[in-house]
This record gives sequence, C-alpha cells and structure tokens, in this order.
Amino acid sequence: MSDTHNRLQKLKQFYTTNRRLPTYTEMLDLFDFASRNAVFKLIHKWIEEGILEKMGNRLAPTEQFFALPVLGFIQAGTPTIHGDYYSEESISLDQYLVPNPGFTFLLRVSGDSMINAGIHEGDLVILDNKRTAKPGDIVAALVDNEWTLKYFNRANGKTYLTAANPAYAPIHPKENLAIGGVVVKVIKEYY
Amino acid sequence: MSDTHNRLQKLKQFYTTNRRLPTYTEMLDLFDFASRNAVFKLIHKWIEEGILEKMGNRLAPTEQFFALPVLGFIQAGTPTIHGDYYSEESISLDQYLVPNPGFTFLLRVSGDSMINAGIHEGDLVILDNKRTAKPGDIVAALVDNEWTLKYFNRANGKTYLTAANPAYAPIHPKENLAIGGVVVKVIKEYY
DNA sequence: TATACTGGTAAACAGTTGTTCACCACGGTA
DNA sequence: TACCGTGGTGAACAACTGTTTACCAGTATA
Repeated sequence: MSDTHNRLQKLKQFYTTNRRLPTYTEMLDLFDFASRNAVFKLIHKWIEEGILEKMGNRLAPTEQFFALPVLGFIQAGTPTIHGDYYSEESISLDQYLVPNPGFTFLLRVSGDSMINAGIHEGDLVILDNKRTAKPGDIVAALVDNEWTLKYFNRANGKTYLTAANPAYAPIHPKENLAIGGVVVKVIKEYY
Repeated sequence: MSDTHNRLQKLKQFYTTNRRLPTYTEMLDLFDFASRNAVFKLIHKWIEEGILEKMGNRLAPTEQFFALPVLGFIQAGTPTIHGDYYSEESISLDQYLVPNPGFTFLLRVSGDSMINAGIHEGDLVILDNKRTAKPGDIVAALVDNEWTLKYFNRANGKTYLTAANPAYAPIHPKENLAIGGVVVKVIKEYY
C-alpha cells in the first residue's frame, strides 16, 4: 500500500466523519507532514488526478472522490470478481440516487400491489416530483383522494393506473389524477 | 415560501453542484446580501437549527443538511401523504447506504437465483466486507472458485448456501467458503 | 406612545489561509 | 562520478476569512 494511497484513505475518512475537507494545517497532522508546502504539493497531485478540484482557492472533492467500486457482475456462471478487486466502473451513490435535490423525497411502501415490479412492503421508494410521468413509469398518484403506487398509462387521451399484481384491477380515475412523483429508484434493506 | 427556506434551498443547490459549502463572500451573491454580517447571522441561525455545524471556524453541513423527507407510507388504504407534504422522518441517503466507506463496494446482479428475495437481474447490490456474515444474511460468496449471491446458512458447524429460487439446489461447499461481503442494501433502478 | 425584536448595512480586526520561494536529502540513471 | 527528479522542510507574504462592534429601519407588542 503506497503512501499516497494511504493518505487518500485518511482524507476520505476525514471527509466522511466531518462532512468537509480538512484545512492544509489540519492535513499536517493528518498526513504527518511538517510543512504546509508538502500538503500543497500533494493536493496539487490529487487535483491533476481528478480526485479534488479547486475554485479560486477553495478545495472541493470531485465526483471521483466519492466513487464506490463496481466490481463487476455476479452469479453469471463465470466468476467476474478477481482476488485483487479491480474495478471497471465506479458510481457516486449520492448523485446517482438524487439527481434533483429539492424535488426528491422518499416513501416507505406498504401493500403488495407492485410486487411483480419488485417493490415489496417496507421498501424505500425514491421519487422525483420534477419529472413528468411518461407511460410505463411507476408513479405515486392521488386517485379519488387516495394515494397509491402504480404504473402510469395512457389510452385514448385518458390516463389510468395499473398495478403490478393481477389481484388488483386497473384504476380509471373519475375526476382528477394528481401525480406526486415518479419512482426513480427503490432501495431494499437487508440489514 | 419564506426567505430563509428559499435561501437554504439555494445553499443546498450550491452544495450539490460544487460539493462544498460557499464562502461567506460567495454567500453575499447567493443570498443577495450586502453585508457579510447578514450572512454571519443567518449561518448562526442554521447552526442553532442543527443544519450546519462549525469546527473552529470551518463550516460543515450536518446529517440533517442532507436529509430527504420521508413522507410516510403509501398504498395503505388510507392516504397518509397530505397536500402540505409534512415529513415525520428524514433520512440522509449517503450515510444510510454506506455505513462503512472503504469497506463498501457495489455489484450488479445477473441471474435469477435470488429472485424470491426481491433481487433481480440488473439490480445494484451494496456489499459490506467489514461485517461478518450471520445465518440468514445474503452474501457474495466464492464457492468452488465461483462467485454467487446466496443466503448464508449454518448447520452442524458447517456453513452452506441457499438460493431464493426453488430452481436452485443448496450449495454445500467441499473446501473453502470465502465471503466477499454481506448484502446491506439493494438498489433497483426504474429510471 | 414607548419599547423591543428582527433583519439588515458598514467598517474595521486579527488570525489563518493557500501560496510562493529557496533550500535540502535521497535514489536512480547516465 | 555528475546530474536530475522526487518528496520533503522552513520561512515569509498578501489576501481573504470569519468575526466583532456600532448603527439603522421597519414591524409588532405592551
């Protein structure tokens, strides 16, 4: 494990506990340096690598900074994860899950009307109410004064809702159909 | 919509585009203030509300800053979301999903062996390799030189794996059973 | 009417910041 | 041997930071 990698690990650790990047002076202790210039040069290297970026002289992490390794596919028959854990792709979860902050909210699911779409009781649904619903989307809709999670459909200029469970009949709203948000992602908790 | 709320919105927007909090001077423009003291007082208020925090004189967002509103349950028969969108609970997604940064990685699922556990092809699995597997956990395991996603079980001191799909037989490893990580969350993408 | 609070301006302050410059020890390479 | 790149020290600098203090207009309250 190289020194630089080790220090980046420490920087990330600092960030996740403090939700901010440390000052150069704070990095002195963090990296065991005696001169702030040593920090300056290290930071410069990380900026060139695209891990950090600077606006004026204010330091900020880049998307790459938060990226989690996507190790590959699993259970495909042939093993795709190797012992040395190389990553082909990487994803920054926060930005990936919440593309429109301020217009995103969560709902916890109860009921089984969307079970065939993989949405079960207790799941956490991420909704975006900036997006306009398109046919095929799963939406949180207010039908006849009741909120439900259903597929959004359109036929003959009229919109209607269907469940992903044969036990539930399609809903053709009599009056208004208010869309609370479009389902963007669903989080299932196993721990 | 109050002024303060509006400004917090702008602050959050700045954060998500720049991945850092703005300087007081930058907030002058952001909030349309003429005096940095106006900023100072506003920040002070937010600190008291627990939205921001200060270490020394370095500003940082708190967990509350990132919190997304959990509006309630949906599809429970009775409507629980109101027109004024009040939130009972709120969750900070990043910290919620990645409790052990540096020990967390992602896998994209292929195959249908865990379909009854709600894990489908194409889903993104969040794994934690710091956690030790307990019976009942879903794990990424290396069995006989092949990686699979299965339930972790134990009987008579021996560990074995089972699928969440009756089409697959339980796996009793002959030699070693290496656990790559425990499934913490699963993300399903609908958009 | 007088009072107090809220939300803002304006100017001045000390401390710290990120940066720069000069210098050095070490290791590899020609 | 001489040379150069790397990775670090140490000191000095200007700029900017967050903070403080004093002041003010408008609004609500007693």
